[in-house]
Amino acid sequence: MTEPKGKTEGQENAPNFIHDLVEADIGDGKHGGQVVTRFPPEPNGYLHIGHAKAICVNFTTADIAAGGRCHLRFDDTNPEAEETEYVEAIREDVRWLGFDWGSHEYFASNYFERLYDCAVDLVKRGLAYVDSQTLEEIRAGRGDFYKPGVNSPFRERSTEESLALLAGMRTGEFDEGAHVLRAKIDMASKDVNLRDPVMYRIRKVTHHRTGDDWCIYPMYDYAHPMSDAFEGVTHSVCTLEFAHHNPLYQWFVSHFDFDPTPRQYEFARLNLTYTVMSKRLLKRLVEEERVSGWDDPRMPTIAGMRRRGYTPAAIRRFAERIGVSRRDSIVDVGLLEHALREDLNATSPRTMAVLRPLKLVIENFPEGEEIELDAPFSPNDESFGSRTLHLTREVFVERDDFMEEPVKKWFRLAPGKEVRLRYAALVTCNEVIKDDAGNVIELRCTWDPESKGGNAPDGRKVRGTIHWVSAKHAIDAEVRLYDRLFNDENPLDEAHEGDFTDRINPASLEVLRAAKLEPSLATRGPGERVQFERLGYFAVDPDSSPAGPVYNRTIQLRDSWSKQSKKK
RNA sequence: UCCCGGGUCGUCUAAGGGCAGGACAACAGGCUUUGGACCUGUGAAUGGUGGUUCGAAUCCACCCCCGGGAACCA
Repeated sequence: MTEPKGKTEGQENAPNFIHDLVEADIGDGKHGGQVVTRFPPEPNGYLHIGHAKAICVNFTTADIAAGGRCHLRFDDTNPEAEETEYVEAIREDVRWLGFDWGSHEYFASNYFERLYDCAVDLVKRGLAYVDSQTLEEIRAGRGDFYKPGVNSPFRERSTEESLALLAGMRTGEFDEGAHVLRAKIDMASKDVNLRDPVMYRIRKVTHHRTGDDWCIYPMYDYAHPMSDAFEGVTHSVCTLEFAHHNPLYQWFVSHFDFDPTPRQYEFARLNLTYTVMSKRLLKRLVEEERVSGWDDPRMPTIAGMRRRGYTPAAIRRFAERIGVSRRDSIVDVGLLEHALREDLNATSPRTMAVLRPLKLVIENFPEGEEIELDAPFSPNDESFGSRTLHLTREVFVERDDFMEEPVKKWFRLAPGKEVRLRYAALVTCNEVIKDDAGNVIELRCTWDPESKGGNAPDGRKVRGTIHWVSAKHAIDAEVRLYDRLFNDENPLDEAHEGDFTDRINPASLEVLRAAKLEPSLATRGPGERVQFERLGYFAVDPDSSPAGPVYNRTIQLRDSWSKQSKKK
């Protein structure tokens, strides 16, 4: 996973100030050259592309140092939100992205005992106390941005009393809200986080791992830095919204003799155009059934992207290219799509499928005859192999590839026009058959038998090449056409009226149930990715079976024709 | 009104006193049995005002704009 450090030549990889800083630390011999990072999700939901960036940053940072490692730690300190289901999904997603945390899987909940001991220690040293004010009183006492806070009347309570109360909190003597443990720092600090932050609260809730062993739970601000320190983390890398917690983070770890003492660094979280990334909003989409679930292929979740047909390599490549900095940004989703196409182009077998079939009859092609054609799975890589296609008298072509009254520069099918059936032959359209309503239902053509394979013996140029499938050999399939979930670059822009769901793209999913596939597509299993020539990249959906193949469109090919025709 | 971050092509990012570079996107052309891929080319930026300097995106001052911050969430 280690990437070359040079970033001047070609600038293939965008800069990463975290990498730079870690390299400097290694150069200075800090921590004996050791680098330990961690990815610390709370198991309260599914991971999304923003997490993917954080995962990449943490794992690639650890890879800079020889022997460096990245831990997977579940920050499960709030039993109300967390579930084992999410733990498993997170493991699967990180692994799928291509990262390996080895034996270094941890849970903050594993540290509850040690965390408690450290808290007791802090109380004994006069650095923490039990506060018995109500939640409202604590809130009021904290002051605000402009007013300093005031000390709690319990702030100077004796160490013995705090210790006794804390022990009682732990054994369940008190109701929720009766007491909290607070760090004794500075109620007048300009940094509101330093105004005696709460370390423990009473919650009589069953934890997904520790069950009912505990009824007090540590707050993130206490548990997180301590957990990092317990694990020997050197560089605790997180997103910018935690920057305000950095002084507090340092306060906690500096009161113990940790070696190494971890330090926190922040980078800007990922934002993408046409995408919402907040867990809360994603949850709404699922609950309101705007999408089929967390793994709906339109979701920016790792699970959704996987189902959609994204490759781990594309996501990692994307993460490298956007760089790591401290400035707020909204990355063009086109950059993600570019990374996707780049990988898919290199790795996907080419196949043919007709999404909206139109029958084409080759009148001068003998009934019942079949011509075998060898068609490579890749235009430039022989290792992909090839398959046999059968040209028959009746084939299906794409409705969109026929225009009764062609516009300027139309190279595809039209009355009197000659096109190439890819890999097969040249055909000329002679007649258009319509139903009573005037809809085109069939094309009558003739072919040039001399053009078998696709080239005319006289060397005449035929610009148009279209895909097709043999009517006799075609497999029926369902194809789900996915597009961007939102039709607005920034669905959350405050300038908008109404709800972000108003900006959902009504055409984000179109299901085609009468698609026709070439036979090689019938037996591919869930997760397999192919290109349908001229259409895009598609992946087999988990709903698929040999009896009823289902393909998801991952992404369309770049389409310079539609761009050009739109301009006119 | 307070504290902390941050402002470079449309977007993401280099350069950190000495030619503002790259990638995506856009545009133009070439090539092509995918209107794909590939190749070539073009246009496109230092938030503002002063100052220091031979020279400022870079240093200084002031201003403006954007993001985050006052859970017993993470």
